[in-house]
Amino acid sequence: MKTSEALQMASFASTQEQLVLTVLHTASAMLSKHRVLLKPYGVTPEQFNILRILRGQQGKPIALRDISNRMIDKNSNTSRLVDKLLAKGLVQREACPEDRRRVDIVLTPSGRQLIEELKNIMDQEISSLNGVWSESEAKNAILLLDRWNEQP
Amino acid sequence: MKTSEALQMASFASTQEQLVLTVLHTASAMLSKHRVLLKPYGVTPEQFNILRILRGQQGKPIALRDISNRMIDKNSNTSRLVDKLLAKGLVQREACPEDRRRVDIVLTPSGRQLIEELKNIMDQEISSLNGVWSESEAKNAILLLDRWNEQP
DNA sequence: AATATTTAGATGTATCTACATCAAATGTCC
DNA sequence: GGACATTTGATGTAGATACATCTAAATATT
Repeated sequence: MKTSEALQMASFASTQEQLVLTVLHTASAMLSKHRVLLKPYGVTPEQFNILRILRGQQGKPIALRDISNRMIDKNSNTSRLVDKLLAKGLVQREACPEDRRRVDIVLTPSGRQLIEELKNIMDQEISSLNGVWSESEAKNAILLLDRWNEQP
Repeated sequence: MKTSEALQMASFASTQEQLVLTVLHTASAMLSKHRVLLKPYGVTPEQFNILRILRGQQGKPIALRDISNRMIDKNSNTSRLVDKLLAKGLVQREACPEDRRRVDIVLTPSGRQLIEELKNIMDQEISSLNGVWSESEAKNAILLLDRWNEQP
C-alpha cells in the first residue's frame, strides 16, 4: 500500500512534505518487518545493529563509544542495549588498559554464531529487494535521501 | 553527513541494503529534528501527528480507530497518546451516539491554537526543503520508496 | 432469540527511547 | 603541578512502544 493510502491523505501541502512523510512511514514499516523477522531469535533491530557492528570488527574489540557512533539511530542508548546482549551471553565487556574510561566490547562464540545466522536471514531479505529496485534506482534513491542528511 | 559516513561503513553488501539503511537512518534523523522543534511546545512528533490529523478534520469528530489508521507509525498506541493530549487540554473525548464502542476525538480551542502555531513552524521547515529536492526529484524519490510499501 | 464472533478502545507489563545527570578518567592550559 | 574542562560510560526518569489481555458493544450465525 502506498504511503498516501496508508496515511489516508488525499493531498499534501507540498511534494517535499509528502516525501518526508513517505520516508518516515516507510522506515517505520521496514523496522516493523525487521522486528518480526528477528523476534524468534530474541533480539530487537537495535540489538541486531550492535551485533552487526561487532561482526564487522572480526574479533577486534571496539569501544562502546565507537559502537554508538555507528548506530543507525544515534539516540540509541548503547550502554543499555549492550546490557541486554550481555544478559543473553552474546557479548562480553573488556577493560581497556590504555584508557580506563573505555569499555571494549567483543562477541562471545554464541554471539558470533547468532549473528552469522541472522545475517543469512537478513541477506535473504535484502536480496528479495532486487525485484523492488534496480541497482541504478537504488543508487538514485540513496543520493536523493542523502541530500537531506547533507543539509547545512 | 551522508549515511555511509554517519554509519562509518566503508562498503555495503549491496546497494539495496545501503538504501534500506539510508531510509532508516534518514528517518531517525528527521524524527530527531522534529522532536527538537516540537519540544518547546511540549508535544512529541507522535502527538503532533494526532493533532495534524485532527486539524485535517476541520472540527468534524473522528473516531480513535480512524486516527490510528492514519498514523505514520502504525504501532503507535493512539489511546495513550490521546491521554497525553487530553491531560494537556488539547483534545476532548466525546461519546459517539450511533456506536457506543467508539470514542470521538475533537480539538479544544487551545489545541486548535497550538496546532496552527505548530503547522506554521513545520511548514517553514518543509519549505526549506525546496532547496534540497526539486519537485520532480521529490516525486521520483516518493515513487521509489513506495515501491517497498507496495511489495506483495 | 440465543449464542458466537468481531470490533473499538482501555489497560497491564516489559522493554526501549530520550534526555538529564553523575562519576571517573583523561586532556588542557596556565 | 594544579584548576578546569572534556570525554566515556553508567544510571535515573519520564514517557513511548510492542504486545497481550480485557470489557463492552455491535454484528453475524444458527
